[in-house]
Amino acid sequence: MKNTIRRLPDAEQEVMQAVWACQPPVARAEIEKILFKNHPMAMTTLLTLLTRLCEKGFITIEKNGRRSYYTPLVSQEDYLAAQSKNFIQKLCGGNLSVFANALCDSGLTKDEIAQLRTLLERDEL
Amino acid sequence: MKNTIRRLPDAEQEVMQAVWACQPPVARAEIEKILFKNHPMAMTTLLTLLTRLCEKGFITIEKNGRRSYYTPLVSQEDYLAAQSKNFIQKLCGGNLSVFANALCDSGLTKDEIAQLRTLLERDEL
DNA sequence: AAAACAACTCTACAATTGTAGAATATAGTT
DNA sequence: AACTATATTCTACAATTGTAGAGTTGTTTT
Repeated sequence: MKNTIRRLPDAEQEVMQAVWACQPPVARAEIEKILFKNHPMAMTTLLTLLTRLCEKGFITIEKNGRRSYYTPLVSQEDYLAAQSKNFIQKLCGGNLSVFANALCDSGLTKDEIAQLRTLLERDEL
Repeated sequence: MKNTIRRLPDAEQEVMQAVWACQPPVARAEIEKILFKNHPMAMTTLLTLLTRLCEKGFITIEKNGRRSYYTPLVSQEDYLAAQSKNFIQKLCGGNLSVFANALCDSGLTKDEIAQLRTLLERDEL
């Protein structure tokens, strides 16, 4: 778990999430299929973003003939952990009370908050 | 609590946090003093960022002679709530279990996790 | 093998972001 | 009033981001 994981720009992040949602190594078509739901884009746009993700060290690209296959180098878990840390530290100034308030105002229902507490408890062990 | 609060770019966000940390309306010098600790920048850079924050509707600028005074239009609470929501929805796909795991891997100690749980409990009421 | 197709890389370009010097305006000082 | 110090606005510019057409290369079809 590298702790120098930079925050990706929105478009790249969305592509990265589609990559994470697939069995690696994954072909472009698969990724495209997932993205089509939320964030349709030209095929070449997707390919550009995949290239940038590769340059940033988030994925590898293996070529087989004219086909390319994409594999994550940074796991979703590590990325989310790094972003969570950044959120708490940078945005909330490391103050858990501020963070807790933000969560409670974020539109989660009481049930969801309770559920979150339980999940945190389980992970505590 | 407007729910169309866009995510600010890093530099602007840092300035915004300094503004929130002051009693409004606040003068540039105050903001500068706070920023100096974490993120020193040329005075004109700060003024540029304040102008951009105004254009984006995050603050107002009132002039008095040659002096300007800055007042937040978006509260820190609302901003944090919006960002939290975005984090859970966009990054974690709305899955609280994913979110909880991210928090547990984010470098918080067991004690801090426990503390967070307590804070969430209190806010539940 | 020529044509048609499919997948990827190159090139491009506008908008945004990070940064700050030059120019302008205002207030204080002599 | 002229001079100086100071605060803000204008202008500028490189890097990044979002987006996609043009070109290239490998594959399949006729």
